[in-house]
Amino acid sequence: MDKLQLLKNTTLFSSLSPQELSVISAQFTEEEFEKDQYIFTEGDPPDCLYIVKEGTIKMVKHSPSGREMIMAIMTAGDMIGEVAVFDGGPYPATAQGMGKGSIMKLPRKEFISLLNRYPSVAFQIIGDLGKKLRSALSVARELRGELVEGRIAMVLLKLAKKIGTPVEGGVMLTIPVTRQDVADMVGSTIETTIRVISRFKKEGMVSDSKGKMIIDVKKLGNKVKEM
Amino acid sequence: MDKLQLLKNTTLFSSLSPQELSVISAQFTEEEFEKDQYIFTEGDPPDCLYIVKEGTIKMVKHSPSGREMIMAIMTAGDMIGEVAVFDGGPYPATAQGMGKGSIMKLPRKEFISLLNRYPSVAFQIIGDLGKKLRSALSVARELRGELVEGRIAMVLLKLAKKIGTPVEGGVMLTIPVTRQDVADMVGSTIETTIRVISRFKKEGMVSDSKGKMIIDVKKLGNKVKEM
DNA sequence: AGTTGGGTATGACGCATATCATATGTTGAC
DNA sequence: GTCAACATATGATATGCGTCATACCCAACT
Repeated sequence: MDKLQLLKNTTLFSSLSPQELSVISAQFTEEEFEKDQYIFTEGDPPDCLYIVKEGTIKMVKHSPSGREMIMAIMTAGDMIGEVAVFDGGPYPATAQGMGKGSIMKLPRKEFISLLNRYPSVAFQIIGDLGKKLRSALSVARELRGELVEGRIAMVLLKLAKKIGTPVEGGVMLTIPVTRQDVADMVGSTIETTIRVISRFKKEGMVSDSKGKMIIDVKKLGNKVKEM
Repeated sequence: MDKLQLLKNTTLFSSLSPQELSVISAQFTEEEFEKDQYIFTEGDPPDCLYIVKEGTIKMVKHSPSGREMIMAIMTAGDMIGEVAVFDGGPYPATAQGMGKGSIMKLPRKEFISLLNRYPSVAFQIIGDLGKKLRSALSVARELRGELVEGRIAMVLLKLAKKIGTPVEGGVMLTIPVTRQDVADMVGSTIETTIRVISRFKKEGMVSDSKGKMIIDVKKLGNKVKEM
């Protein structure tokens, strides 16, 4: 799949004509990334807008005490860095590869001019930011109050939805996700997370297959409090 | 101060001419609210966009277990409900008055047509959402890891900035903020919050004057870990 | 003056979870 | 095959904070 094809599937450019798209597509450059490689770091000046092409990227913030917190996980078609690129402020989080993959980058200047030329793209950006804001608000709420077990269950279900593929007995995550990763998503420690997931395994809600988790979505769903 | 005057000071409409503004201003209707009154409730269909005119409004989400979490505090000029009004989904949080005040409301239909007529307004919305997203991400980060004392200190400093007015010995909050409110902002309980703030009072960082807190920003700043 | 209600204050206690320590797979490099 | 590096596992202990209980203060109202 080439750049053009991916952009076509992006809601961001859904309203543009094929001709317009191919012009825009030419302005993107492609780049590979490795596991753990930084795409950009929190606080960096916003040079480029990124769109994930292949693979998975985690958005990370660091606490003063040095702990890592995963704010979101991005996959093919997801846009990264638009807030900073738009307002010119520093990137609000660090983007880091969770495995091999590739991204497309568009220089800030081109993005701004794109926005001015096509108001419909601006509308899509509003929709995208709205979604992200909704998600950030719900993350903030989930962190509050509920016990770690419930938060881990919730995160596993989210992962199943975002980076899972159906297999017999549940949904398998397409990339290895360590307990440390999960701990960083729920705001807990690796030991506690291991204990909880071990319990889930005993109860048949989760299993490991060659480093990749298989999640029984139905069973695990019972662990999550509904609203 | 009338509607028009307030809209003029809003960044949202900063690029419009006085004539355009007065047309728009006429589409807003004004409404009073009382302490604890709901403007709208999480999950409601997005009928209107709101702009705070006078007073203070808290944005609240409820956890499954019924606990309250204050996500943000809005004051004069702040826009509320734009995410829902734009994408048509339910309001992501509840808006509730923290005292007497008034808001201006604009029906969703008018807002959408406004957006189509003035692309510059769409740009302002992007900027607004970006700010809110940055803030939501930092709230989510602060909720993890750090101890309650640090989170309370940080919230008090934010309050001082948002709704504070300088007095001798520090910054006084313009409305009464209860320990329960603070607890709901940091994701803790009222008892713990009372204990921590009592300690702050003993250390001369915070004092109470007729129900309104006075915060010694410099002293309290030491309690917050820098990044 | 007495009562009521909302906010603040403080102690006792328990639990969930962090922390520290150590052990056991598992994978890949050489 | 062995070693290194890393992830998972599990126990012992410490502790921050939630929970429950009770008391005090102050303002508003009767």
